[in-house]
Amino acid sequence: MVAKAGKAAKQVRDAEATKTAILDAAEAEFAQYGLNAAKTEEIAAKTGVTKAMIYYYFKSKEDLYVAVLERVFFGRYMDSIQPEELEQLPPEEALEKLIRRQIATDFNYPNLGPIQIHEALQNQGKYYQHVLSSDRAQQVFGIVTRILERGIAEGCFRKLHPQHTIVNIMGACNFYFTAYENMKYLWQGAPLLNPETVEQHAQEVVDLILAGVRNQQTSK
Amino acid sequence: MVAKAGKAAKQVRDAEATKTAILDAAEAEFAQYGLNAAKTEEIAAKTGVTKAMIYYYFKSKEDLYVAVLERVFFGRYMDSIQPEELEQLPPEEALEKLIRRQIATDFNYPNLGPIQIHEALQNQGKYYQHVLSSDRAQQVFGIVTRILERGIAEGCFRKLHPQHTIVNIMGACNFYFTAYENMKYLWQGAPLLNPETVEQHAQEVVDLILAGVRNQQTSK
DNA sequence: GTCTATACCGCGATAGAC
DNA sequence: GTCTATCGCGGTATAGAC
Repeated sequence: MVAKAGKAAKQVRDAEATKTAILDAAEAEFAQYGLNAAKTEEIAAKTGVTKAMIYYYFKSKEDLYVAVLERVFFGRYMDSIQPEELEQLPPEEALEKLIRRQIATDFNYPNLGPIQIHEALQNQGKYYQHVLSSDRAQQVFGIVTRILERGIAEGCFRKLHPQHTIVNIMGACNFYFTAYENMKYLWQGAPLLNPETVEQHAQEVVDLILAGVRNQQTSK
Repeated sequence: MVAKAGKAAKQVRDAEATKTAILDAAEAEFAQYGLNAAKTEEIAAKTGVTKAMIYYYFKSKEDLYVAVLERVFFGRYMDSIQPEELEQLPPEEALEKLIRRQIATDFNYPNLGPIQIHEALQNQGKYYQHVLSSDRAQQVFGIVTRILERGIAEGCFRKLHPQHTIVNIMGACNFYFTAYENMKYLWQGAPLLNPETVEQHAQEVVDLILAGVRNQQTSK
């Protein structure tokens, strides 16, 4: 409600604010429906500005979608994973931190996972390609891969396939959130998406994965 | 091309065949787009019959969707998991079989996972509720839970939370397929969805999960 | 049981006033 | 920079002939 930098409370004609509002609303809409089923009319309604504004700032629904995709990955995801920080840690500690940050990200930015999944299913990653092929994405993927490789080399992790293992870990972290709305009917009222249960989820994944990758042979 | 039971090659007016053809096409369409973005026109085009037929056999897009959901779960999924068979096996063996069957199912019925995920994200499980609340679904979920509980009781599995663990295992199995279309840009041309790589995926998950749940203490 | 034709409207996108 | 009005396509669903 409080406008920034001393301007009037109800800001009219603040380009940056309007653009951000549209991006926020679009992010939520695309997360629920994906590119194809999302409606610009809904986005406008959630934003509070009119539909025409969407086409003023972004020239098409498709362009708006790409803008959301980029902001979600380079902004939200990279910011909260902070992969460089993990590079210096011992492999086990780095892996645990990675898992906890991944789950915290899914919890704090619930739009992230759904947007990525819709993109994969509906568009076969077509609009995500340039993001994931970017130097930055490749670099981050490399850092995570190297955590596992280092662990194997140092003997604390067993011989495993790093890329498969990363995907499987991501799956264990994400599926809880992705499938939650179905799962609630199987768990019958048991868990919520409250911080305590999510923390329990994080702990279960950490225990499962760390035990799963640890090298049990004391002799090598 | 060969018509069943000695009828003419190009069958006109075979109610069952038409209905099945519509369900098959609808399943593929809903798997890619989910309920909201799926188009009955596309389904009709894939089927070869006209749009009007869809509304003759199923009275609305929504009803067709529910029919697909039920067929996918009670038909495809239950048939290929065969949970009762696992109940008699030792826990470790039962868990490995469950994982391998889950992955085989995802591979052989690529529509299954996507349909369930779209349902969770787009409709919050609204149309899936009656399926997952059914006695049959609850029973199966119970069987799988009991595999883990038995393993803990017998001392071959460590103390873990069965429900969380099931979700995390499912995640490790499914995410590979769900996110494949995005992942291919990270793995840069490496793996395909060919049987060999999928078998490798299955082996990696089995190794990861079995090591992850195994009780390491020899003394109790 | 299958088709053609069409009613109806929701939604992406634009024009143009303010 | 924001709004109102509107165009036109495409998608759900139905009527009715064969």
